[in-house]
Amino acid sequence: MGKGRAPCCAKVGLNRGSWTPEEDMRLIAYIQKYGHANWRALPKQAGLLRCGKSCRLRWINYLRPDLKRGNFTVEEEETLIKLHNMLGNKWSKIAACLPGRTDNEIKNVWNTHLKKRVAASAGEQKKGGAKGKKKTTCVDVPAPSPSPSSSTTTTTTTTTNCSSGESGEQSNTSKELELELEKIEIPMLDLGFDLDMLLDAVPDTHCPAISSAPTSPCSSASPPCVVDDGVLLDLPEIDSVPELWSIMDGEGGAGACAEAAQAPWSNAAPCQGDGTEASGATADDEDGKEWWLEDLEKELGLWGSIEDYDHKAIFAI
DNA sequence: AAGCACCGCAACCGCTCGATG
DNA sequence: CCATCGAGCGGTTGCGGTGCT
Repeated sequence: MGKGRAPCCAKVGLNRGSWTPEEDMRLIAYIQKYGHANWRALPKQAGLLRCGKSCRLRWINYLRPDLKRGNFTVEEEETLIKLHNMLGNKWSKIAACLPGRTDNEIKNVWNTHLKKRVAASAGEQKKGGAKGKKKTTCVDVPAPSPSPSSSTTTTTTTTTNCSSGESGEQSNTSKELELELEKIEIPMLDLGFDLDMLLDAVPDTHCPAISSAPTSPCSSASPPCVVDDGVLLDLPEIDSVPELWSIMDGEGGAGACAEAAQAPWSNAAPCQGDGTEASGATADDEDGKEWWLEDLEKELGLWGSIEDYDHKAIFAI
């Protein structure tokens, strides 16, 4: 329990705050090639002045190729509400049931939109009494019926306490909840998953779409989650452009010259003679843009320029 | 047009859990 | 069995964008 936990971002000299396109590129490229078996070592090896934790978060919440971006659909929102009713603030569990969504995203959506909506809806129900089944609220819980729209409640123990607060805290212990979940089925939308996923390992077949699923084989596999449908391989066709890897290899350790020797590509000569760390940049051109990024842009042809880049576009291709 | 307030999202922080030696 | 370490999770914060006065 936190024993001997080494300081993470507290280390001096590490970048914090928003990620730059260059950092994103570096992280994507590195993970594509080497995977992310060891987050702690990753930034050093990738030449990123970030802590591993930060890299992991960035990848999971923003850079993963299987992420869905954009607004939640009505179906997703309803599923989220239902799952939150049952699981409380178990964002990672909920995320496991919403392919392409991350726990962080779900958490934000809940806190900024759905929480209010559900609270308002619950209030209306208190006032107006019986209402249509349209809005699922804390007091109107999905029924454990094979029929998605029917709603005979047998899940009272897990669903009656929401009025105490939208925090989602459940009175049940996790074990009780587990037992409950064994007995019931959520009237799932057509998302192709089973309730068991909430508590058990995420099936391999869902691997590419599962966000940060802790038990997923993807979560720490290296190389990362090369799956049958090749979702991940849709990523920047970096793999198909071997030169790019040599580009990356060539700059390897940039920004961490002192550590370059430890990098997998330590045979490269990333550091400029002046010994300046160049803040992760080696041979910047007149624009201050790293040469390898320019090459990457050319090879990928994904962005007009790295400054304009929108990571979403990477994966939309 | 400028200033202010609010909102949403990305990122950080600290704790817990699970694996390993 | 215990100590240590790394990863993951959930809560919180800060910043940028947008709408309102």
